[in-house]
Amino acid sequence: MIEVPTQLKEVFDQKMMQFGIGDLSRVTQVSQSKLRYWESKGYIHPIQIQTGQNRKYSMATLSRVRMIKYFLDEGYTLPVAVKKANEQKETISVLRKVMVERFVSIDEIDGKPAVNMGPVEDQPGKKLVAIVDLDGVTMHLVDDK
Amino acid sequence: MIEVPTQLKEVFDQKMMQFGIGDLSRVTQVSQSKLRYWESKGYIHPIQIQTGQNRKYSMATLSRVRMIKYFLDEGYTLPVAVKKANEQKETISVLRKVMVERFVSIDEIDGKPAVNMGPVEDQPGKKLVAIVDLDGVTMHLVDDK
DNA sequence: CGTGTAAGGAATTCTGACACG
DNA sequence: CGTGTAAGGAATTCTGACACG
Repeated sequence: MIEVPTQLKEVFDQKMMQFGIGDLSRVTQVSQSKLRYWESKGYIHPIQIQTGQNRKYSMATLSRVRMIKYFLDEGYTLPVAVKKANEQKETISVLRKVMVERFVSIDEIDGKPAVNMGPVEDQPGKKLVAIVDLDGVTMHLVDDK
Repeated sequence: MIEVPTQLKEVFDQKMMQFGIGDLSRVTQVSQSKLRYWESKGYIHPIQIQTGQNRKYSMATLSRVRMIKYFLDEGYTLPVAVKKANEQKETISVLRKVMVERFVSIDEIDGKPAVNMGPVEDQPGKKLVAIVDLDGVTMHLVDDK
């Protein structure tokens, strides 16, 4: 049984991660001039860094840029694409919370890695595990030893 | 009901994300000269980029650097810290698989956001949902309408 | 409005050498 | 071994202006 260590969860919950405009542009396929223009309109916000001059962005902004681009590609105007991106904000924070709070430990079941996701309501004495094998991931209720 | 779109899953499964040595150093609190030395020893590997000269790193390398630093801080020598980091590699890919494969959609239950995680073995007609509220995340087996 | 480009300066990263222990 | 620093050049990003539609 392996506790899921804090630094591992940070792999997914990259609150402190930051990167420059070149990386953001390359990863999202949105040009630097677009990103600077969107910023001038208040649609995206770089992190403020005291030491340097260059813009730094967070993972939250990365996903925001991805979503704005997605809606732009769907044919929406920039202001509408931004509005639609705003509506998806909560979705991300919900997924993140489930992941960070419920991935308790990694066990081994039948020789396969399994994520212990803890108890399920109205299922006393049981715990939920996600077993990973080559066919994919299956969920099981097992006795909580 | 909101399908969890592919671009949202990419928020967590950042296969294509990349960033420079300054960002990696700032985020992990590992100096640039350490990172370059570790690379010269083959302990970490930048992504090869055709266009530029500057190093770019992946999220996988970020978590690797975090883990090496963690074991270094615990008092291990560099080669041992690297070996211990290697052993944790699988843990990350397991967590990632569970997340990407089992976060099916976002529903609303009792006015609260809930992640639909799909069926559980030996629980026909039911599905697993993770309900998020201010107190945290609880798992429930509910009828699959 | 929304985006691209050329221009010159500023911030960042590069390598190879050298220092220290 | 494992890391830091000074040095000069290379790659990256900055801003404000201008172009186009």
